[in-house]
Amino acid sequence: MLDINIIRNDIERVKQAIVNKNETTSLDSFQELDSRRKTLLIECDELRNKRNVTSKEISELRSKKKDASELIQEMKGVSDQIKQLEAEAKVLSDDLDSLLMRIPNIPSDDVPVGKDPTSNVIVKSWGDKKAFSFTPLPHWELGKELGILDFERAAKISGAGFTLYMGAGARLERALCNFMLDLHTQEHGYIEVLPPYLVNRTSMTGTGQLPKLEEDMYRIPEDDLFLIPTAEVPVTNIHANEILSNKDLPILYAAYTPCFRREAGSYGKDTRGMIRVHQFNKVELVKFVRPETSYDELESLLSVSEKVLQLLGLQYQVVKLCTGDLSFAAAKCYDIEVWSPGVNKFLEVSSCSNFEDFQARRSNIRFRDDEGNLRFVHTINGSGVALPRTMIAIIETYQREDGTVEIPEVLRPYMNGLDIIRSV
RNA sequence: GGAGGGAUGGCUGAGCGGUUGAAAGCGCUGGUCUCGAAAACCAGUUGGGGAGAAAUCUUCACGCGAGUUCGAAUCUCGCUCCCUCCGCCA
Repeated sequence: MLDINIIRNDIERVKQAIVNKNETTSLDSFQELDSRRKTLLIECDELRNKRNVTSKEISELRSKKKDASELIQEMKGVSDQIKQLEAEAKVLSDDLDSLLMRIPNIPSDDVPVGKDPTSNVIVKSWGDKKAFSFTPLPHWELGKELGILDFERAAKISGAGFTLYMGAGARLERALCNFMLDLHTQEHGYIEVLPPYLVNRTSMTGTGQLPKLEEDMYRIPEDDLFLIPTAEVPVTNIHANEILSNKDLPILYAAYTPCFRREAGSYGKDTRGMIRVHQFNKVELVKFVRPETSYDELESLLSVSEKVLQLLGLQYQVVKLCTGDLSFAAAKCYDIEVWSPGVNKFLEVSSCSNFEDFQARRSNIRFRDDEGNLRFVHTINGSGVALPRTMIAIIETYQREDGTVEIPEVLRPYMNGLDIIRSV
């Protein structure tokens, strides 16, 4: 949620941000709603004041055993009037709130303006393209031959877009998870958290997934709970409605969770293998930081996420997203894309975003600064990193001509010493 | 699922329907005292909205939402969450 004063004082800037983000929210009704609401509230305030003052008078008259029936009679009317005005104001407030909740965050000044991913900017390329003496296979072929990935059976169990990991494949997934968590908690100072995977509507709204993306969520209607699309949702909401101590900032959390996405509207895209699936695991990094430091903290979050791929020896690039590719809540975002030699594409494994105070305002996460003022924190998050696509890159990058796959050095301790995945 | 109890400020915990935005204690902040500290004493210490340059004024909020009333933390109803016991289950 934006500071309403930004909309009041510089509505053109907000309108431009909406256009640049390819959003369609209309601000036409804003000024009317805002001013009518304000007028009503002022009127309400005056009447309430009258009621408060008169009630006190009535109380005094009563204690002196004097008659107060005339005042009581008058106040009856006032109370009815207040009730009516309050009801009107509530409608306006609800409308205004729902409008505010649909206004996206404003992109940071250094974000390139653009309609679609073609305007994204590659800001870094790491690692060399691995030279193969043979044509590298895609992971779905390698995985099937090795017996570690079974998409047919996953489809039998659940449908298209699910993965069944078997044997060394399942073990590799677990190894990756442990490797990443250990790295972030032991080397980068993140606190490990294991949050709920089902969250309520308030949490989902706090981080900005709702109201816009309801169609993309798996929802449990009986309880109005949602399966998390990312650990960002439960982890950011850990501190909802809290006032954090300045000396505790920054707060760094790393969470390993499954993520559930309906992927509505992406049917027919990336259908083979596990490039795009409805359920996947991910290690998510979430930071709560002082506003002055948030852009530095974004860079450091990016670099610890990159570290994962560097240690795994995977080629990747970092892309700065243009305005049109930026998510609803983000002010700035870097995608990390790992190279997949078999699919012959870069695959996004992390989006490292600074939300500034957008989420903090929605979730009401504040801190007291050195001057004693209450301010909203800035929130930052990114994956460190998403597992299936990382596994794709590992399998495809480390494949050998005989169809076996070498396990990266850093993962071997987590694989009980296994160094090669062979067909069983 | 059944029965009962509860939800008040950073914490503990009072609170007859009418100066209770809220006692008291703890904590925290500032001050006095001290070479310094502790103790003691004094003062301050919730948040949101509106008006104002400011001092300040005003309004809302005692889990959430409705209701009764001139007036609700206090009464009624619904919901949520927490605790205890019983049942069921990992």
